[in-house]
Amino acid sequence: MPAARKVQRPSKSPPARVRPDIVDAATRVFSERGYHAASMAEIADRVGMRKPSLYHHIRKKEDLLFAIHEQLIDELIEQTNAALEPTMTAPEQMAAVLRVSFDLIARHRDAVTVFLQERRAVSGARWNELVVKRDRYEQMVSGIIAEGTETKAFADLPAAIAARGVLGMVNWGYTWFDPKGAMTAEEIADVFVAIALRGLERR
Amino acid sequence: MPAARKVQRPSKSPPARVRPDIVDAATRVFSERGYHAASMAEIADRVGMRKPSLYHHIRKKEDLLFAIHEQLIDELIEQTNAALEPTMTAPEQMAAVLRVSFDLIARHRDAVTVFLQERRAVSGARWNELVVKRDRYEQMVSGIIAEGTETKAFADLPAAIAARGVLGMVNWGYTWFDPKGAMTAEEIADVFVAIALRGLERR
Amino acid sequence: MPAARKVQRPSKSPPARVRPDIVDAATRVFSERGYHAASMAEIADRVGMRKPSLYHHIRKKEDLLFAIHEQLIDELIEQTNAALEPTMTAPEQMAAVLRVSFDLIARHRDAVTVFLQERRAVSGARWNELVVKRDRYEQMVSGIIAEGTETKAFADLPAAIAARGVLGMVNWGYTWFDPKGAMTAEEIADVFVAIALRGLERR
Amino acid sequence: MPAARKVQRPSKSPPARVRPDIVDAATRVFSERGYHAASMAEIADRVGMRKPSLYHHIRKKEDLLFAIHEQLIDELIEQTNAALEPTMTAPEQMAAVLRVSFDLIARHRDAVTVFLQERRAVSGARWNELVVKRDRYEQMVSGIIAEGTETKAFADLPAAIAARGVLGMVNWGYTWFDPKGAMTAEEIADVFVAIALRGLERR
DNA sequence: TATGAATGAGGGTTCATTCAT
DNA sequence: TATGAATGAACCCTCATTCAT
Repeated sequence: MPAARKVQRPSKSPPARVRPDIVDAATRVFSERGYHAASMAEIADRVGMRKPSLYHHIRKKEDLLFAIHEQLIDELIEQTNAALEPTMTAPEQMAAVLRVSFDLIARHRDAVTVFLQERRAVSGARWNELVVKRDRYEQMVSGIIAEGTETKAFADLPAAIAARGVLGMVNWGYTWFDPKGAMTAEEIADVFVAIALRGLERR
Repeated sequence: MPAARKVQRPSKSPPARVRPDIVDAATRVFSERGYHAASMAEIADRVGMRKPSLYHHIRKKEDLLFAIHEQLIDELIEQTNAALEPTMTAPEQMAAVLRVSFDLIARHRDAVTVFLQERRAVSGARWNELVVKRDRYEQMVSGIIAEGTETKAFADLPAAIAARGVLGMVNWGYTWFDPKGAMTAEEIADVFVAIALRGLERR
Repeated sequence: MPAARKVQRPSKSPPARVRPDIVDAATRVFSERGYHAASMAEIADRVGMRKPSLYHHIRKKEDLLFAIHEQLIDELIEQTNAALEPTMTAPEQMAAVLRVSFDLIARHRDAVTVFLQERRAVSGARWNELVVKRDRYEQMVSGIIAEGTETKAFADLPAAIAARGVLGMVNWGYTWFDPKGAMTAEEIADVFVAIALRGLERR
Repeated sequence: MPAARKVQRPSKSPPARVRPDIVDAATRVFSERGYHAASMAEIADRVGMRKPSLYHHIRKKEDLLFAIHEQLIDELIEQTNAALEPTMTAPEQMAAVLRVSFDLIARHRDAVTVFLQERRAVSGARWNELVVKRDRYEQMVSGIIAEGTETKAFADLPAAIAARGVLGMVNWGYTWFDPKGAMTAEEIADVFVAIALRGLERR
């Protein structure tokens, strides 16, 4: 039932969206300085307002971090779901997952940087939902590998570890990908897909 | 001349080492909280001294960050050099590099976390030497792939990208490796070596 | 051309003035304790706010020192210019200069104390303008003496040294002038003017 | 009884002298930075020892300030006494006093700077003796003027104010005297003596 | 006498957040 | 919605001084 592999959407209605330009500014500042080193004043500055005005749109600095995480993980899940077809083989699914993931890194590098760098700050009741989505996503990737192993497409490998390996290969891109570099995001994704699939496939 | 691949050691004599227990405490606190969120008070606490006493051993908070980076990159280079033999083939060298790298992550996870998370803070004249070492290391890995491609051991892949991929696969371990987990560091390294080599090798 | 003797006004528009009560409090505290020994907490206390609130009005402690210097030198120059008439003889001009100067000491003793005691702290690009004004003022006094010498009103004396002498006589007042003392500021100024003019004049 | 004008020596035996090189270093550092901004570390540095070692020679930072003041006022009094002869007229005595004073400024400019700048720090029981000496010195100068007025050598002037005026003229020299300047200390003293005497003398 | 280590006290400054306007 | 003013908490760091060696 590959359809079951699609990551489930949350049922609750979404919380009021924070003004996009504010989230964008926060994303850039958090990415450049790190969440703790970033100051509300600099975020306000980039939005073109004064520091206290931000508090008409959010309640706490952490709200911004939350919004960034939420938007990113939601887009990741959405795009991934859109790319996965029930008829695909495990290698095909794996290729799709990696392509979507790297594409997201390329298109939202700042948000991904925040997402991957600031996991430390992510804790407490409010974040549970996000952590659940993140874990579910990883399990889905893990599931693809397990299925590939079952169908003899992939070699016998511990699925969870292998999943983390291929995700790490892609995720790490946030530290070095340069949109002005010699290779486009798609070309790089091709390389990673090639390495990952050959690395996983049974010979 | 594979010997030339060994990363060169710096010629200057090393600066006075900071007291190891202080660096250790800082490593743990920086890893847990992040450099900026970490407070000198907490580091002092863990060492068992009062906050100002730290300043007999360092001049600035940044010194601790520097010491952590320096020790880690130096150990990475040293261990890597020790593991590489001129007689090894490219795949053998790649395997050695990945094993050393993952071993370091497993043994010094906190330090690696600081090293990989806090690159933002790493800038300014003083850090140049470290950045050079880091780049040189990456180029060495890149060089192994290029050599493997020349000797037809590896498939035709852009070496720099492929190098970042396999390094990312391993580096990412700092976010999830659990020394108390089901698999040992060596077992995990075996999986990654298998995936990486098969992924790179020409079929 | 005695008109040329008037000290030139700066052309640039003045920077935003710091709240006067804050500058006043700082003036008193700096005067009583010295700039370095003075604490921002005490200044805040006297203004009736908490320490961090000060930083809504200034950026650094030094800003307060700068504001004090600037206001004082500007008032000195303004008052001096107002007192000098092109038709005055050199002795008349010298008398006017000394009276204005001692009057300023009497009216703004704390500010003058800071101005004369904390020259050490006065350095760096930002202070250049002030140093220029100070020097220009001294040169003007020197010029009066030189003119008096030319017109045979004053004896043959090295103008720069003589100027420093009479200015010292007056300036030194900041160390001992007591507004509650037996003599008023004007009476004291009379004495100094008498001594200075007779000391300078050709017999 | 002009002999009575000589400033009396203290009767108590002097306290143990602080090592001269330490006092010298403190003098320079206090003069350059100001007492409060000066650090014991810098003083120790210039002496060629470490900070805690200083405390084998003094008990508190203030001891250094005290020693500087004491040595200077003692030398001032000693030299002044040596220069005053009972047979001198008031103008001659005034000339001698001013010459000695300016000579001291020229020879010990750093110490004089500390002496004149750091009066604020001078308070408390221990300093009484010094304050007494300082006051006595001023009264002596005042007395010379009073005597000159009585003998009709000087004009009718309030002696205390006139004394502060001529002392200010000379003292102020610590702010601008340059041993490498165009005029020697003696030449400058000549100018000041000329101005002061003509300024005071009855015409 | 000299010093490495330590520390209490305090410094200036930053910052997320609140609130009255 | 916007913001000037304010502030509690906390920060990194300095320093005079003490003490064991």
